[in-house]
Amino acid sequence: MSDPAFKSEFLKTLQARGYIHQITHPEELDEAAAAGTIAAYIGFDATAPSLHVGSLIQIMMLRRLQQAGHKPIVLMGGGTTKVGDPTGKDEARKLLSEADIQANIASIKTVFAKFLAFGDGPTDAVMVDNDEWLSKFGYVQFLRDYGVHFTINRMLAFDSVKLRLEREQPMTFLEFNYMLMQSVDFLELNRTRNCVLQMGGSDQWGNILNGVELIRRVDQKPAFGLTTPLLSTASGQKMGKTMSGAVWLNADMRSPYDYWQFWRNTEDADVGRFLRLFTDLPLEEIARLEALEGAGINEAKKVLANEATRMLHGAEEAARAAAAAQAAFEQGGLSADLPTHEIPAGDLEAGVQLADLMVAAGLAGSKGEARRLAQGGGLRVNDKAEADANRVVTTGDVADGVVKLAAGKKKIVLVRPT
RNA sequence: GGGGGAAUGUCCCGAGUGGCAAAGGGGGCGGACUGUAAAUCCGCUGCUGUAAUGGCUUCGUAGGUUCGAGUCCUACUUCCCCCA
Repeated sequence: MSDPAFKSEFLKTLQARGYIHQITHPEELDEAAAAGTIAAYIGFDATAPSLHVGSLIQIMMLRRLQQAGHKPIVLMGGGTTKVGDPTGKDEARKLLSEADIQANIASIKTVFAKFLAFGDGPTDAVMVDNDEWLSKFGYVQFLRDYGVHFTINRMLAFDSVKLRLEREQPMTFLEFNYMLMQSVDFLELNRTRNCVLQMGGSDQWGNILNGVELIRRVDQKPAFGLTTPLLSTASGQKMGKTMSGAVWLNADMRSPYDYWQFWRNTEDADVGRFLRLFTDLPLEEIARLEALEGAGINEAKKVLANEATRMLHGAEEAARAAAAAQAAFEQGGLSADLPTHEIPAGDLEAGVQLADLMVAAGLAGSKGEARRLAQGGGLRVNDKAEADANRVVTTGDVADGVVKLAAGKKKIVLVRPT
C-alpha cells in the first residue's frame, strides 16, 4: 500500500504506530479527519464472555481516534452474533442463544470504559447494539431494501465466501447473509450518527468494503474503511492464544498477574511493534527501548508489561504484578501477590497427595498430567524438583505460611492453608 | 426422489490389514541451552493406578456377527458430490 503523507493527526498517528493495513479512500478520509470531528466505529461480536488480546488492537485504535479528537462508536454485535461471521472459518459456529449473547455483551462492555471516555459530548465514546435495528426488519422488507444492492456474483468473489467454497466446505444461507447485515450496520450508523468510517481487522476488509459501497450507492455519501494488519507474533503464532489458553481481557478470566506475564513473555522481535500498538508511550521513548540489545531488551518487555497492564487493570494491579514477578523470577523469593490457592488447614494436617494438590491448584489438568510433569522434572515444591507426584504434602512443607508449587518455570501457585 | 462418498484420540489435520490406547504431523506441555525471548535438540501429550504386569473409557448414534470390531452387517443422524 502506498505511503501518503497524511495531514490529519489521526491517520498520522495510526501510520506511525503501525495500525494501518488498508484504507479505502486514503486522501478523502485524511481530508475529512483533518477538517473536523468524524465518527468511526468498530464492531465486536459477542461470541464469548470476554474479548481477548486479539481484539485489543481494535480497541486501541478507537482510543487513538478519541485522542485525536474524534468520536468512537463501539458497536456490540447483538444482532449479527445471532447469525455468525463466516469469515476465516471452515464451519459455521454453533448458534448462541439470545440469553447467552446478552450475557456476553454485559460482560464485555466493562472493558471498554478502561480505554475510552464515554459520555454525551461530541468526542465522547458511545456504545450501541446492532440488535436494535437488525431485529426490527421483516424478511421481505430487508430483501427489498437491501438485497437489491448486493449481487451474488460479487459476494461469491469475497474471500470469506470464496475460501469456504474452494475448500469444499458448506456455507449456509444464514452465514451468507452476515455481510449484508454488517453492511446495513454501517449504513444505519451513517444515517443516525453520521458515522463515516468503519475500522476492523484485515479479515474484515470484504465486509467493510461492502458497507462503504452500500452507503456510497444508496445515499451517495462518503464513507470509508480502514483495516489493521493481522496480528501474529514474529515467529508466526496467532496472537492471543498462548500457554494457558486465550488471553482474556476480563480480570476474572485472566488475572492481572497472568496478563502482565503475557506481555513480559513477548518475543524480542515484537517488542517495538507491540509498544507502539499497545501503549501510549511516545515514539521516541519506544525507539530507545526497542534499540536495547541482548538481555537488555528485557527492560523493554517489562515496560511493555507494565504499561499494558496498567491500561487495562490500573496502576495498582500493574505494580503488584510487577512486584510479584520480580520476587518470583529475579530473587527466587515469595510474594503474596503470586496466584494463590487456599485449602483447609485440616486437609494439610492429614496430608494431601501432591498430584491431587497440583490438580486442585490448577497447575495440572489431571493427576496423570501431574505425574508426567513430575517425571519430566517440571514439578517443583518449594523450588525443589519433585519426581514423585504420589508424595504426600503435609504441614511440614509449609514455609512462610505457604507451600510453593510450580509447574515449569513460569507457572507458580502458592498453596495457603486457611 | 435416485446414485456415490465422508464422519477417527472431546485442539486441529490425518493413517488405520479383525487383536489398537490406535501410525504420522501441527498445536500444547515439560526439560536442556539462554535472557521469564526466538531458533535448535530431547521427552511427554485418554482417565486411573503400581516397585511393576494392570484396570477403565475412546474412533458420528443405536443394535448385530465374532473368542475379539475403528475395521464386517443392519438401521439412524449429519455433511459433501453427481443426476432429477
